[in-house]
Amino acid sequence: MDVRTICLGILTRADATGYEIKKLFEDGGYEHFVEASFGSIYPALNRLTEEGLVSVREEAQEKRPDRKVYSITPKGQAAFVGALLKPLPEDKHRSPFVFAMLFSHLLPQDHVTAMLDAYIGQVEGKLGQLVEKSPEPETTGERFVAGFGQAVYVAILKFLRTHRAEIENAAVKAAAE
Amino acid sequence: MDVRTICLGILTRADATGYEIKKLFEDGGYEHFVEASFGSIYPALNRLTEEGLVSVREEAQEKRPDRKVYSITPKGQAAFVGALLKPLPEDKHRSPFVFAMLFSHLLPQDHVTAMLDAYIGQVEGKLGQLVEKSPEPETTGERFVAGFGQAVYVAILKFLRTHRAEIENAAVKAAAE
DNA sequence: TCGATCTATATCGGACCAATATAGAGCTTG
DNA sequence: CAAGCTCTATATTGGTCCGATATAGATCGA
Repeated sequence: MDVRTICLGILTRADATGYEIKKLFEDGGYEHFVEASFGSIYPALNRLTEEGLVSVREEAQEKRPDRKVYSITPKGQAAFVGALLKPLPEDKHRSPFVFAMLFSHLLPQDHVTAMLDAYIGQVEGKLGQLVEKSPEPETTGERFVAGFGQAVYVAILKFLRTHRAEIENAAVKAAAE
Repeated sequence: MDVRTICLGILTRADATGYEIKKLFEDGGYEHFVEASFGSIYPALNRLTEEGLVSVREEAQEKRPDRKVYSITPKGQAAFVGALLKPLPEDKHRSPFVFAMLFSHLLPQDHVTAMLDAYIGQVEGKLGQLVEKSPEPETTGERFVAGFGQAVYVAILKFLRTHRAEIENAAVKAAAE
């Protein structure tokens, strides 16, 4: 799922500047399952404009850099739907934390404990973000995605709370440090 | 978590060639939470060798390309543990499927159904791989990681089975196509 | 008033992936 | 038994993408 397709998707919801798209990636209900940086968003929007999949209107602001507000065109709509109709790339769940747990026997026990606490805190934070932030009348899709995320985070927390002792005991006892 | 660190981790378990490391990424219990391609593994191993973190022995084989078997050095061990003691990068769960579900209202209903079926099949496959493939006497870490993966996959399947109707009903009815 | 934070665009180096090239061994299947 | 596929094994390349950085005025709190 490349950045261009993701930008198109976001623009089906509402017009936006590159900056606003980036904010949606961080804090707009999109943050859990997709991501992109400025370094790919701006070039993507330029190319989409060249290809006629989006249009720009430049809003010159007083004493501010111009806002370039992007809108999706009918051609862009069609291209986006076309992309969703093709087989999608598989999920990628990349977790440095989980990988590190494979090597807990090389680490001092308090550090493994600290890693677990930090990770659990992180997941709790993301879960909280999902649970609390639903004042807006969401679409079915948004509700579904939020539910999906919650299910995953809850399962992770449950697993960690019931199994953390095992991995902590496998770590290097304090004496070794 | 860069490819060099991950390669070091794998080499703490056993000596391996670049090819074998790649296989472990695909099918060795590492596949669910880390990944790397040949295009990054080979350069990574070269650089690790230059830096003295791994060593190579070239096993010339009859009528076969040389096997370059890599071993981690004490310096490499220390570097690896050092990397695990620093704050780890956060998890990234990138899911084109979940993103697509945000746009189910733009898609024909049978296609949404097909996407759900395909995705569920994928997750079932990964879960099966985790459940079945544990004949070897695993380490605590391996058991923990496998359990973690199972917990996530089970939660996803449960959520999809209980909530798929909602998103299917939001899709474009057959008439529209 | 000083610094931090926010809006807003943009670029660059480097990391990384997907595809491809090479090449012989072994296995399958018609 | 030959053709084709898969497996072992290394390596490179084009292109995508991230992370950091630059710029610059506005706003806001200490």
